[in-house]
Amino acid sequence: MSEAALAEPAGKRERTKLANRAAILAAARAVFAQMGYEAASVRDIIRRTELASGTFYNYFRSKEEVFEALADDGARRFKPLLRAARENAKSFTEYLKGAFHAYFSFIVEDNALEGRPIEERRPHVRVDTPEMIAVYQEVRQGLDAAIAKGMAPKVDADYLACACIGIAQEVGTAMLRRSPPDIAAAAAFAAGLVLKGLEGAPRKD
Amino acid sequence: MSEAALAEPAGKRERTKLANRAAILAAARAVFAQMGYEAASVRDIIRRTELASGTFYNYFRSKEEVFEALADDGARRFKPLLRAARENAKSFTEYLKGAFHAYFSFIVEDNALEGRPIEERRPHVRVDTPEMIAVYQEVRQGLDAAIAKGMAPKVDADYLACACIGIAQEVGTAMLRRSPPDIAAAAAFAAGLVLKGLEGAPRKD
DNA sequence: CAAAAAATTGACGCCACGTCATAATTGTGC
DNA sequence: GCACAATTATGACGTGGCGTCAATTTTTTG
Repeated sequence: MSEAALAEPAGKRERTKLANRAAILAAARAVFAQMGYEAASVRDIIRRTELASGTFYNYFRSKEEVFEALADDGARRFKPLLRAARENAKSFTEYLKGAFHAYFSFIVEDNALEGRPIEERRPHVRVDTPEMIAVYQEVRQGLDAAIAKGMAPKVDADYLACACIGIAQEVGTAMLRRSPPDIAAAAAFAAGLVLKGLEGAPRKD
Repeated sequence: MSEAALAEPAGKRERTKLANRAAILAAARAVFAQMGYEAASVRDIIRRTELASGTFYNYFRSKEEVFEALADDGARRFKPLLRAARENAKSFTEYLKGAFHAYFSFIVEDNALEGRPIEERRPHVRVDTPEMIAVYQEVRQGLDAAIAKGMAPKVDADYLACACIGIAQEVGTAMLRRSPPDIAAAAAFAAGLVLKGLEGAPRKD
């Protein structure tokens, strides 16, 4: 039978599994944006799909795990952008600017859905999924490399990475509150702060 | 009768109300530390007290509101320390160092309870209680004042305050993960970064 | 095409939620 | 001291989400 010979990967099993998973994630994203993460229930999410309540648990163990999957996806999409910023940069300055710019662009895109305020869309717990940790390590590597090459002073790289992430998060959220968000200005601010700040941070050993 | 002529404020009504509220807050603090914020339920909290479940709702509307009260208390205790750091400082450098040092000392104290990892004890959303906002404003005022007096360059004070808070949060958490936490080192790092970084941040107008 | 394997379904028992009528406690006027 | 009003505590109750699981449907295998 030459009826249906398309779709992407393999058997129907695989395809519907991917489709269901994607449907749940899409529904969750919408529900979190519209009613806020805390207020949302697994039932709210599954009701937005055509699936039965029990099916949800074939894919995720809880609402938290759905959020982690969303966060993980986000981190997975963001990581190559960060990597690219590092590889394309001709100087440490350029790297920092590129990295912050990439992040700020990313969160503007990622919060494009209409709905509740940004703060309420997120869970009440820090999500440290593998991909999120990978992003931290990418940041850390970039900074380590710069220090090793003498492009940046020898400072506590762990603290520095944490500081960069903290700056990105807070300045990023502040930027989102302004309208329209000025990505370039925020990136210039953050990069300028860190770049010069490096000189002021205590040398390590 | 001269039986009991003590306690603090007024009638018995007032006293037990304060005691109950305090009991709930103490129980909540312990429960959050031991089982994590997410996993905790209102029932878990109230079971730790001698009160009935309904009584909880005479004092708080939800678990979230209890957390807010705890955060608010923390902010209320911290604010004067921050203020003192500003007033006692003879220079902008001193102010920054003092402020970061105060914050890092504060969180070390505040997380002294045994239990689950720091990250799980709290919600990750910004809890923007009045007192928390007041802390942001105190930070903001300190920076505004320094800029006005020419002790710091004219930069976007909102972004700068956000950046300082982000640095404090992330570097603070990183510090707590190390044992023993070196408050002075963390404060020196954060203050050094911001102080010098200020020179690199874009001037505003 | 039949049997096996896998995934979906929705009803079920459980428990936390927030409410509310009732009871207990405290303050007030005499 | 006592009776009455006001306030607060209590815990049983209805509601609804949670996660499970036996039954059913769908897909794959041989």
